[in-house]
Amino acid sequence: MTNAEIAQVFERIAMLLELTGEENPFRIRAYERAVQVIGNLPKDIREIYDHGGIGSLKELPGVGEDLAQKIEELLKTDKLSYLNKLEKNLPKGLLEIMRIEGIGPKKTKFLWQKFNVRSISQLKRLAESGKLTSLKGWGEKSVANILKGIEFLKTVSGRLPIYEALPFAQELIMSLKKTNLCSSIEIAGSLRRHRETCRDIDILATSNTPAKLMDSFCALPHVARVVAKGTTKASVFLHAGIDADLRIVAPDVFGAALYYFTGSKDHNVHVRKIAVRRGLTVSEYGVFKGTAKHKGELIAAKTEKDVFAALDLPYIEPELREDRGEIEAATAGRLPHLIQEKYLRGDLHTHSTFSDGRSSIIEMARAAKEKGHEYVAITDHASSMGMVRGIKPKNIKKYLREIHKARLAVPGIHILAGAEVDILADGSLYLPDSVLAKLDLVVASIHQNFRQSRVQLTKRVLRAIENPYVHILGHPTGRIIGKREAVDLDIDAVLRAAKKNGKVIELNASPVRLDLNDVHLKRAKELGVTICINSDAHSPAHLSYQYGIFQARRGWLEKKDVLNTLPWERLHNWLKKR
DNA sequence: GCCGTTTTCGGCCCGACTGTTTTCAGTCG
Repeated sequence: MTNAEIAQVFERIAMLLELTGEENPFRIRAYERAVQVIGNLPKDIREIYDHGGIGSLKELPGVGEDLAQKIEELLKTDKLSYLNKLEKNLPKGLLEIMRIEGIGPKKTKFLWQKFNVRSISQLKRLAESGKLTSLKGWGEKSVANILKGIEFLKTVSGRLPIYEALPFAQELIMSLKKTNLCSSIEIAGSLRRHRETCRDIDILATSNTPAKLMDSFCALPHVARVVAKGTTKASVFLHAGIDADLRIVAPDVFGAALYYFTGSKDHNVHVRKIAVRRGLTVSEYGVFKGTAKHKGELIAAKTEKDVFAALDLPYIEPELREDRGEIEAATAGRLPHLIQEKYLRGDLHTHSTFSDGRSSIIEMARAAKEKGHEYVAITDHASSMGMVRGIKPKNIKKYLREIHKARLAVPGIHILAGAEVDILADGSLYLPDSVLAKLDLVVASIHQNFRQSRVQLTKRVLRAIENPYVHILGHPTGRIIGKREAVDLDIDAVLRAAKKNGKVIELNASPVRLDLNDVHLKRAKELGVTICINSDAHSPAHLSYQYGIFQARRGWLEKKDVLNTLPWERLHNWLKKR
């Protein structure tokens, strides 16, 4: 059982408890908290358990005696009798019904008990029959919304990757700015935290004419349907297949609102708890003395910096606000100085027409130079897969000659002769050591046999890391966001092996990969493993690092953690030493 | 179900919008 699977079990329990009308809402929250904690855990929970048993499980925040025992049962048996017991009395389809927008546990339970509705299709038939509208509390609109919600569930894939959502959000902001109806306007929510995917676009604005701004927002051509519209908040469904929320606040509370709506939820809850202990109350309207019920004087609201100051905290970058230790770090004055794109001095993973790239080595080198890089490694594929052209033992001399020609043709940038060599099923590399020895830089990556067992895969990657000619492990988990799952790899073991062997782990900045992810990057940093942020560009246009930098910042990385922030001299020395 | 600078009991973050209601429950974030 993986961390994600255990988190899923607890999430199911939380939903089922809501359905059964659990009288203690904090019990449900305890499970939800555990879902977050376990889902964000950089370490394998099984490993924690193997090391220190129940006792070390209980050291996890939000995990006490009961949950520790449940985790133990899951690890030992892959099952949980408590979950089975809960599920026994409730039809499976009820959880699906709860996913419909506007339908929560109370309504789901009511529909089930009163009409024996156990699936979305049954609910659809019932709603269409007209029987619901005659009930107390159920008008025509409620029923129409249920039907709309069902349609929405069918058509929507769920989350949008950041590289699609962010440009789209920026477009919305531009359109709203053009109306001249808002004084300030910013992206908030998970998109401002630069999460790799988002469920909706949150926009925060101030305006002297909020009603007019709301009207303009809901009338934008991007909007397919208005979900909710009030004086301070509106929610619309966009043609792009995602929700967008606009909130309007007074200018003098913009900072408090921006802070609040940037989140994450867990971060906010944590900060509010701390505030309560200090006799303060935090809401989107500011930091106040007193409690929520007996609110006192307003202390701060205008800017985010004011809010942090009022809470006696240094400014915390949006990317860090996930309640993954940033509040403790801020309190202790140990916040990282996050990496920025301008610190990158080169790129150690690019392709050319020698394998599957779309541009020549010379064109790629020129583009990298124009980008301001001091160095670039051309790392064409060396793969056993028939369809991939690329570096073979028999054409290595030709490859090196072409690199040499590029060095003459494009002065002013150091061009490294590299390869992205396949890690074969047994952990050996596609090229023999004698060929690898001729190259300046070797990136080793998995491109086939993704479905091996965790044990096999881990062993395979460790063997590649131990090869003395390998410098960098490329896109370690092989995931393609929204398309291909990450391979089942013991990341902790891989990171420790990298540390031990002085190897570097890649953060592949290709927007569809972002591999390693934020959680694992943070773990790598904790273990002292160096990361390299590479574009994996197959054309000059792909020499882009923005989304990789976002992910790196979410992983707490600083300049010193990243190999390709080194100036050429020092990188050159590092290569020579190896 | 968790947790402790009010520590083994009694708290647990805060507010907006909808649809229906004359004051609120349910849902969402």
